[in-house]
Amino acid sequence: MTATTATTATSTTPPTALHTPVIDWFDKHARDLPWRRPEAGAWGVMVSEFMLQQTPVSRVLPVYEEWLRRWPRPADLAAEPPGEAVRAWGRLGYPRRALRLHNAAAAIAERHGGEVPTDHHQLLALPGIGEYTAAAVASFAYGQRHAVLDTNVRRVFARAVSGTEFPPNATTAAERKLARMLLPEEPATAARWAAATMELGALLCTARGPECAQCPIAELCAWRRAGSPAHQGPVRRGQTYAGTDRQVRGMLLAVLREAAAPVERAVLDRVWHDPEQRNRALNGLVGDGLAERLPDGRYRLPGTG
DNA sequence: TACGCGTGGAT
DNA sequence: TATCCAAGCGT
Repeated sequence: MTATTATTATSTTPPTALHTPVIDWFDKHARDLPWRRPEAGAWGVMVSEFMLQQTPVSRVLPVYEEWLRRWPRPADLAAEPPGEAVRAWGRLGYPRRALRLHNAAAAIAERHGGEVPTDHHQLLALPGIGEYTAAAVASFAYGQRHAVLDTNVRRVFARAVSGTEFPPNATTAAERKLARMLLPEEPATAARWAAATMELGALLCTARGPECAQCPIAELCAWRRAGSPAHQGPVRRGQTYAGTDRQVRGMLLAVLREAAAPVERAVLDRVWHDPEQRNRALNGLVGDGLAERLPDGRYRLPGTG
């Protein structure tokens, strides 16, 4: 619990000065995404938020459309075996999200009368919903006033307000405090602000190659005013992927996803040469509930026929 | 707090 | 080709 002096860095700029230019820009340039349309409803917003956790919009779009057509309400998804959710997840990555979304749908069907809860605390209690997603659903689906801090917003605030090229590796108390201070008073405006700052980070204020020439707050941006100094501090360690358990898990699950019937162990054994790592990956999938071992020794997605 | 967890497009 | 990056969560 160190001193959290939220450096506003806006000694010359009141916090509200950013609202109008950012929201006006959003009114003009917001993408027409299906989960932003009124007919998406809270369930559509929630499904999109799960899929967008660490996965780009372009890859989410077709899978989202298929999910909402197939499972238009939480109870529709809950009525299916979890393996169907994993299969329909396709190649979005991080398939545990599919399992958590299925579990969340079951909880909504049982505990919330089939309706996505409006209460932030109840949202947070659902599997797969953390600080960001709870705030996002409450804000985007229900127009509530919450600080929505995703990687885009954090980067926008780091640059525009704090004057650094990138935010810290992990979300800090100072960032949360700053986000709350910047939040417009009116709930509807706050929700608009949340979506607008995310969109600004996604379209212009990107990690690499920000397009400051088109930015509605370039004149106010603390990072630009400081001369766009290069990032200082520890390099963010890149995640190597080749040869990891994650890669092996992905290859195993791809076989199960595409199989119409339970798969022989010998077939799974062909996806990776090292038996130790292969076994560890397969047992990990079973332990996570992403795969199921039948009494005859074959494997399948959980609960699928 | 740091780490494990998929996948594929962009640079 | 290798690295970076993408609307995080749970432990």
